[in-house]
Formats: sequence, C-alpha cells, structure tokens
Amino acid sequence: MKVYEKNAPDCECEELHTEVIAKKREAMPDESTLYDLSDFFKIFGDSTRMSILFAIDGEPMCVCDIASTLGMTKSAVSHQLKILRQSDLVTYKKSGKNVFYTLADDHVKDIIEKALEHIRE
Amino acid sequence: MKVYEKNAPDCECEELHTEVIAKKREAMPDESTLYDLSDFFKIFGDSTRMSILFAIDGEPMCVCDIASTLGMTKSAVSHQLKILRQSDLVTYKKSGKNVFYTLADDHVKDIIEKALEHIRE
DNA sequence: GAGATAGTTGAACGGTTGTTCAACTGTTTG
DNA sequence: CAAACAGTTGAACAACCGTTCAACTATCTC
Repeated sequence: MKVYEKNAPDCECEELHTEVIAKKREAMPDESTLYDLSDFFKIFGDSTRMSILFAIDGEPMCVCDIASTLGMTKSAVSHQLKILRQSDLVTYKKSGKNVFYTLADDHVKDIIEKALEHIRE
Repeated sequence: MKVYEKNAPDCECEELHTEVIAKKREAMPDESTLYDLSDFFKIFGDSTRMSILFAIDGEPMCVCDIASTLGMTKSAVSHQLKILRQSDLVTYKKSGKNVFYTLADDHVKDIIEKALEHIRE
C-alpha cells in the first residue's frame, strides 16, 4: 500500500501521507461554509459586542441605556449594533426618539452558554 | 416611580432609564468573564484556524499534512497551531520528526455544531 | 419653525492580527 | 558528523477592525 508521495502541491514538504490528506479533504466542509462559520464567530469575538448581547438579553434596551450600562459612547455602541443587526443576532423596535434592541432568538444564548461551560474547566 | 435621571456617568445622554440600567448591570457577567468569552470566540473567528480544527478532527495529522490539506505553508499553520495549543483546543504527540495534532476534546465540536445550526436558517 | 435629544454614519487614527520570510532547533539517516 | 527534513519562532509588512470625532437625520416639545 502506497502511503508516501513526493512533491505534493502547495506544500514544501517532500513526503506526505497522501491518503490521509485525501480522506480529510473529502470530510472538510465547503470553503464558503468555513468562511460563514468563522465570520459568525468573529461577531462574538469582541468584548463590546459580547457585553451588548448580555445587556439586551431579556428586556429590550435603547441605545443610550446600553451605552450608559457599558460606559461607552452612543456612537461606539451604535456601530457595533449595526454589525449585530447585519448578522441577524438582534432585532429592534423604534419608539419615538428611542430605538429598543433585543436578542433575535434564543439560539444565540445557547452558543454563549456552551462557551461558558468550556471556559469553566 | 422615578424612571428618569439627568447626567448619568459615562454617557452623553441626559435622560436615562436608571432602573433598567441598574438591573442590567446586576445581571451582567464579570468583566473578566466577558473578556474570556470573547477571547474564546476570537479563536474560532479565523477561517484558517477553523479549517485546522476540522482537519485534525478524528484522526490526528502532522503539521506538514495539515499544510498540504489547506494549501498553506508549514509556517503559517504552525503559527495558528500555537494559538490553538495555548487555548487548549488541541493536543499534540511527537513521533520522530513529526508532530501529530488532534482536537483536545469533543466540547469544541459541540460549539461548532451549534453554530452550524444557526447558520443554516 | 426653532431648539433639544436619540440615534446613525463616514472618515480617520491607532492598535491588532495573519501571513511571509529567514533563521533556527531537533530528529533521522547515510 | 554531515545532510536532509519537520517543525518552530521572531521580525516585518499589510490588511483588518474598533473607537473617536464631527456631521447628519429624525422625532419630540415649546
């Protein structure tokens, strides 16, 4: 059974376990799925956005109150809310001069909960 | 019932729902927890690292084979493996000149699976 | 309509981050 | 021990990203 081969593409190695590589390549998700996944996690990878998600969990909050809760400017919060909006992680409702934001669904909380479990080990 | 107050700290707003803010501040996780959480998600927020995690799932792989599978240099992969190592997301075993990496535990897969569910909506 | 306030937005700045490159360590083999 | 190869590492560069600032829209009130 042949296991090694010389000069496989895209790698400066000279000896490779080509069967393993072929098998793994087969099992890998599409490139677009990998990008979607990492883009999704990128949203959570910022402490400001994470704080916002916790803040607006349960009871909706207006931008000004979120800013005050986090000790940040309205502008900074609004920029992050835009990103959360574009990722469909939050929904909002206008009420006079205020805009009240809240979590889009419980899916988001599930994922954060899983991560919290992992961290506490 | 008093609901508004002027000039709350850290916010240029003049009228604030102070009760909501107090309640939310109470319910928020520690600042360190928020940083730990976002740092954790930051690891997943890169498509190279995401690809590596899928590649080394199940059967362990050496650095050279990972590089070949992803079409990247050993150096670039090694840099990312270092980050995954420091986050305890992967474990490794030396075998002669090779170093074989694999997932640290099934917890990681659970979280990615949850995210995949969310994306497919 | 004028003034005040909530929220959004685009440009700019500074810090972060991923890849490249070159040099290095460590192991195997002749 | 010398050559070859797997893997790691630090510096440098470029691209990306979050906050700030200033200007803007929209709504409410007088």
